[in-house]
Order: sequence, then C-alpha cells, then structure tokens
Amino acid sequence: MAYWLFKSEPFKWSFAMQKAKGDAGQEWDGVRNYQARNFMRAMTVGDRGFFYHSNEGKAVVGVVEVIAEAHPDSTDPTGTWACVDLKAVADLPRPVTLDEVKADPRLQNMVLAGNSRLSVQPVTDEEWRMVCEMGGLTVPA
DNA sequence: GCCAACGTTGGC
DNA sequence: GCCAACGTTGGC
Repeated sequence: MAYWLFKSEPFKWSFAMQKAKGDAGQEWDGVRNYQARNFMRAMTVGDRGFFYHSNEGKAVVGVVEVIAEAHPDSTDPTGTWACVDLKAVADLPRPVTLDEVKADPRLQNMVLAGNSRLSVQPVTDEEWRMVCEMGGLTVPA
C-alpha cells in the first residue's frame, strides 16, 4: 500500500467537511496540475493519505483512504483532469504542523517541506510512521 | 496583504 | 524548442 498527502485550503474544503461525507466519501476534484494528476492515477483503492490544511492551520489534521481509483474529474468539461475518491478515516489527535515537519531532520525530504505548491504528494513509509507518531496516532491508521 | 516560487502559456 | 510573461499558490 502506498501513502500520499492531500492538500486543501480549509475554507474551500476542510477535513471536517470531508468527515461529514462519511463512508460515501467525496471525489478530490479541482486539481489542475499534471504531477498531481499522475500521482492520483498511480493510487489504488485502500491507499492512505494525510489531509493537510494549507494557509490556515498549515498542519496535517487527519487521515483519509482512497475508495475509488482515478476517474474523470466531474468538474472538468474537457476531460483532461482526473481525480480519486476519498473518505475520512481518522483525526490526528494532535495536528502536525508544517513548522514541526520542517524542524525534524528526518522529514527534510518530505515533499511538503520542499515543494509546498504541489497539492497531491507521495509520502514514504517512514514519513508516514513518523507523522502518525507525532500526531498521536498510536495505531498507524 | 505581500511577495517569492513555481507551473503554464504563448510568441518567436 | 526556447524563453519571457503571466497567473496562481501558499508561507509569512
């Protein structure tokens, strides 16, 4: 299984809104970036991801699961863009902030620490475990 | 609200 | 195919 990170401005689409969708989930639409699209195409059902709040909060706040593989983005009439469907799995008991990620030498290679603009990012197994631990998730979600 | 960084677009 | 201009993102 692979791990990812999904970034959203909480005023546009927050983790609370994602949770409100329950197990039905929600498509992760609106992504208009080729790199991000390619990552979504590489995802398989059951992959896990962090939910990151940008701008306001600037922290990893929850865990989501991929429940549908990449399909055409319903908000894109041209058919160029794709998205996966996600459902909320768990809150991080303690949000892990961008500052904490940047301050940790072992997380220096996280895409989040370097290329802050990419809205869908890959996360390594080790990064996943570390951020879960920092966030107070004893049982890796 | 500002500005730097990045990705995309379009002219050549 | 290159590169300058532009728009957008996101941290501060």
